[in-house]
Amino acid sequence: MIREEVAEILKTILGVEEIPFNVPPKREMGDFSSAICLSLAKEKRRPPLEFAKEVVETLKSTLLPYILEVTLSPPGYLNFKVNWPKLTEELIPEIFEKADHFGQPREIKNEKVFIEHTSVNPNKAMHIGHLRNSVLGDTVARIFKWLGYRTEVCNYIDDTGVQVVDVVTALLYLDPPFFREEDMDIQTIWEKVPADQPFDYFCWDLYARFQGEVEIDLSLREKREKVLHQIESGTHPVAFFAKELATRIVRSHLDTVAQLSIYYDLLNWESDIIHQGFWEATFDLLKARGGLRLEAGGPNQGCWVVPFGGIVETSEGVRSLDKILVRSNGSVTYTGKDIAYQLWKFGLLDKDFLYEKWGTQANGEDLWTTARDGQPGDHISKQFGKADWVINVIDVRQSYPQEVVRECLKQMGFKKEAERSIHLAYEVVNLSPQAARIVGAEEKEEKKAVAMSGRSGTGVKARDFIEIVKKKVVEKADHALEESVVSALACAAIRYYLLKFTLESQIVFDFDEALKTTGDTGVYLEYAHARACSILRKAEERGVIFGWKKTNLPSQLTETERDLVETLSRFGSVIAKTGKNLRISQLTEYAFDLATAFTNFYEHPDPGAELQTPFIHLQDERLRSFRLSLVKAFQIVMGNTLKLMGMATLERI
RNA sequence: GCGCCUGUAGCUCAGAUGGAUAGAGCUACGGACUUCUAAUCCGUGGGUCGGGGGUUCGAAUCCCUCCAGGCGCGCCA
Repeated sequence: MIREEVAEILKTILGVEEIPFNVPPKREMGDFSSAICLSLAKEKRRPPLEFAKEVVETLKSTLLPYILEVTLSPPGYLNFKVNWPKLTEELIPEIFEKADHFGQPREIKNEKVFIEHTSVNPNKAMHIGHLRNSVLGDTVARIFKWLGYRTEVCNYIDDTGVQVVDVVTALLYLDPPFFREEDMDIQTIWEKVPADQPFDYFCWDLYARFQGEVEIDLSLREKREKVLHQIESGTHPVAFFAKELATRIVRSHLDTVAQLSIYYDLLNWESDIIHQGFWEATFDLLKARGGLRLEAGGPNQGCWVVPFGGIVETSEGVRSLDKILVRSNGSVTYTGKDIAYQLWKFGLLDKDFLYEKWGTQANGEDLWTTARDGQPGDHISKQFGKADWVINVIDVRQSYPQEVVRECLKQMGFKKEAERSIHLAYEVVNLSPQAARIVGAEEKEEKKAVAMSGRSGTGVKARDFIEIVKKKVVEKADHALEESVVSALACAAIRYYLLKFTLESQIVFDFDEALKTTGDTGVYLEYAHARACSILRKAEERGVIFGWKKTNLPSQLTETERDLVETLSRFGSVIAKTGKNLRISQLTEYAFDLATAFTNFYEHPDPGAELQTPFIHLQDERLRSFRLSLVKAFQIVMGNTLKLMGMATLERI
């Protein structure tokens, strides 16, 4: 808030786009500083010190809000001293007044951001790697909503992919009674499913087992091939069976992520993309708008391709870099379908899904789903798709296919949409050797990290992890906790753990690391918030009334008061910045800074003094009132920060 | 072969657009609860920012090169 305003003034004085700020090595020098004159001096061919002197003179004649003094230190840094009491005088009432909306941009953006996340194959239980995706996507959605965008959160369900086919085949043909097409009621197959185990867990094992069996048993491969076609037909009983299976798994996925306060607006089913003829429309569009070519010869003879790099010769022979969208047998590739889907997201396709309500979620919001016999888009209260921005949350391994989709959009002439197609790429979650051992993965060679794999059944299942964290939370508490508090703390711990890494950092999942409840963790944040709530509650119980009064403001703030005020003032710009660069870990970093600033203020409101007096016991009524106001302000801003990260705002722990 | 990412304290990680003396948390050791919540706080210890070159007033950050690790590049999805 202060820096932005100073930046604006400097921009007009210096005529530059960006003003970088940093913190001086010593506080006495200033509260923040800028080296802008140093970098500009070179351009202007002037001695930096002399140039900076001029700038300081100009600044002195300008009215700077909240700035007490501008000084100069060699070789040309501008140092700014903030008038903290003046800033506090403006900031605290603003926080009180705006409360939940403090820091939010005033204007409502008339743009819609479409965020797709989770998108787990509906054939087995989720694992912790999937949770990283969901938590990131959910947090991004919360940030954009906060920033005033319309958002639509969508979970893509690939119900026709090979993964579902495998589990369906396994269920039909691995154990007796086997499926007999002619005379069998499909219900007998469902009766094979054990009742004493969650269905997604059952499928987790079944899928892994099938991978092993299909390697040896050739007849299983034929059966799988048959099942694939039956599912693709859309009308065969097996197709309905597959849809039912996927639906049951999706339900368990939704239940799982709901434990981390993750909800959606829409479920998009791959089968509906196919049935609604999205690809055919896209194919026509591609042909009409160019970029697509039918290969008459070469390695890709008979295929429709998007020219990407032509033919190259490598050590392994001749290869084509062009992207095949339609195979020589006429079938469409995954990328082709993905392009169609991306076009729909932007409303560029003359096709739409049919929709129906799926149900009401625990957050009170309706969840919709695409459906084969649903309502047309213009008959329902919601409008899906037609976004201005599309954010696909997918792990980094999909970077190339995502780049292809973007490139194809560009080649079709949808340049703006291509630019607004954002792939939020994050690194995968692997298991530490210790974690791998615990989940029973057999590794021949000793590796630093073990990849999770649905195929081999290696992974920490999401719900197992949540339960383990809950147990740990209960264990660590020195008093009995309510069930809702346990859940909220587990949610905060897990979300924080998955958010605090930078996107390009691989998480090597380790139980000891992930189960921490002290220090830089979600529990610490919740604790700080609850502590603030307790102070305010206790103050009220004791009849200590306080309110914001300008006259209560001390002429000078203590160090910890000042740090807290400074951190509070940064809130709005941190969120704006995070929305801009999508470096989500900046949000967790800020949350930790804020909680730490408060805790320091709480522990040492008078740094250096022999005795620290609890706020509510202060004799000086004005100081007491002022400090309690700071607690209140913290409680509001910390609450906002927690909500943005999808964490509860616990009032007591 | 081509491309992308990573390498920072014993461990796990922050350090966006180059800035002044590189920061947290965990671990270890030593302290602080009759108190507004000790899941906290204070102190001590801990670093050739993978190696080497370069760019410049200034490099963990930019360029080159080498080393180590991960990932991607299919008429798979």
